[in-house]
Amino acid sequence: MKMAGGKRGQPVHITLAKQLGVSIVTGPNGPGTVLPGEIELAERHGVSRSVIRESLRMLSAKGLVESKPKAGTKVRERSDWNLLDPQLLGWMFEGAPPLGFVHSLFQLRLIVEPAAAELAATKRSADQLSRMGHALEEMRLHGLATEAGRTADQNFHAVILQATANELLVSLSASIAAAVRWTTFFKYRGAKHPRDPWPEHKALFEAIADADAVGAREATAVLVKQAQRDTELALEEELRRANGTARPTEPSTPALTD
Amino acid sequence: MKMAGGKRGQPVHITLAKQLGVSIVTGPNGPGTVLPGEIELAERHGVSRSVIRESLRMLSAKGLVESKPKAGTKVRERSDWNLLDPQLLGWMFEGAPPLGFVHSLFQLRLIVEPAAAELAATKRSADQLSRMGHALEEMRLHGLATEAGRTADQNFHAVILQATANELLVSLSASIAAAVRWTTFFKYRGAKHPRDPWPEHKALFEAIADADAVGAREATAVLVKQAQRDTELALEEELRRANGTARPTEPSTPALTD
DNA sequence: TGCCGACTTTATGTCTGACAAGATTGCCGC
DNA sequence: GCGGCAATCTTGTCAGACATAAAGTCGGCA
Repeated sequence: MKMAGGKRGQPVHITLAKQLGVSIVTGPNGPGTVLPGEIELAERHGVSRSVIRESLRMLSAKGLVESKPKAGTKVRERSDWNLLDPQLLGWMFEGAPPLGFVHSLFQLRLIVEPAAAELAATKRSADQLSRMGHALEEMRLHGLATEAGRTADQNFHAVILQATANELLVSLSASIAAAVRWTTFFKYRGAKHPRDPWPEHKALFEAIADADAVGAREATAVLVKQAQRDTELALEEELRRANGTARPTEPSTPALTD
Repeated sequence: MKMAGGKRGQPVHITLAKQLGVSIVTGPNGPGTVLPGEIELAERHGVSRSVIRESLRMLSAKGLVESKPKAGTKVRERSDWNLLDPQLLGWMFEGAPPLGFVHSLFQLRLIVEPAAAELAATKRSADQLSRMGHALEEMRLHGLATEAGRTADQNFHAVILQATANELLVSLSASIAAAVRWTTFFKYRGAKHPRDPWPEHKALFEAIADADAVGAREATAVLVKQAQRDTELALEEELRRANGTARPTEPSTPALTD
């Protein structure tokens, strides 16, 4: 046997958990359905029951499934899912990007990030300010079309969140960032590239540097709204153009329950 | 062997995951430490390696630990933890309630809940309005000192969140609610009971009923601030009074790494 | 002496096979 | 027809074994 083959060198239970997870969050195995027994799953994927069980434990830790003797492993209600889990958010974008979900995401960003910026404007340290400045300069040099530029962008926002000195905000934004990575991915695949948000980033930086809480809040709001507009435009176009073509990102996760 | 004994009838890997998780988030096994090998953990807890492994998979799914061959299982950095996981939040309050953490929690509530109320004020349906009204009446009847009253309170806020029609907000608030349950627990153990927040709840309800977005936002802000004041007061007193006494809630989780 | 490469060690990763426990289901008896 | 009991199926747990990969060590070479 040994079909193994998983992703890179990752342990099989990780890749399997991802497969099962994706098949749950993207539709095929929606809430309420009970997935096949462990032995059946095991032989269907060519692995031992141990691996299946460890994968299921990971899913249950994220609130996706629930196992009971004799009853099998049932997919829990969507409201029980731990949607803010970074991995889960990533799985969400494996299939077709759910439009309503993207809207929810930006709504949440619009709530959290301006408030965070406001906090950061008053609490930021000199060191954090310096790191933000560096990231900003990197963004200007590379532009958001390059990998380096996007990394700098993420760093920029990550430092802001750290400056809030609020663990929960940091954790929340880490989850959001995981999802945002995917949305920007779509954004920059659109036909016409969105305009460069660098001036807005600069404005935000200056507001934080000046300890201008209100200014920081508003600058962030502008920034997020702009990203939202660009992303939703790109998404609509994406759907309009390729209206049945699969996304050419990762050929894995082929809907396991045939 | 068979020390089993876990909690109620729960599977052993669940109770073990909780034990290990608590020992990680409340101090004993902080970030950076590598916990004992699986075989040692297994015989120390009187269970098989399978159970240990399944527990560890649950912890790794929450970002708490990271396992690599030969390197062992290492506790990850606090920033990698999935702090918004409801279970994790619960584990957080198993030890002494961390003051800074509680502050972060209320800061987050103060950001999210008023914004959510604002959304809910414009999007709520008639049915949701009716359920909120019912919960409000229940609160008035039983008061927040009783179990029924607190349940009604939670329902009230849950419906508001549902009314936002934003999955992510619902999920986020579910996590927050899990933590809030613990903070209210402390609040009502304090010497002098806090004043009854019913009038503020009524004001919030009326604002939402009137589709008054700004009013709903402000009413919620008042409500959260009041809860914050009461909770932090109760916490300080709690610490001042019993200054070394263990909390008489759950005698389990006795710091496994001796 | 200092660095690089092969080897040993060791803990996780995976497999196999088995038994226990519990809930669901259906059957049997009242 | 209904309720209780038993068969049965699935998860839960155990035991032992081998594979694998990475950390640490040791030796050789420049």
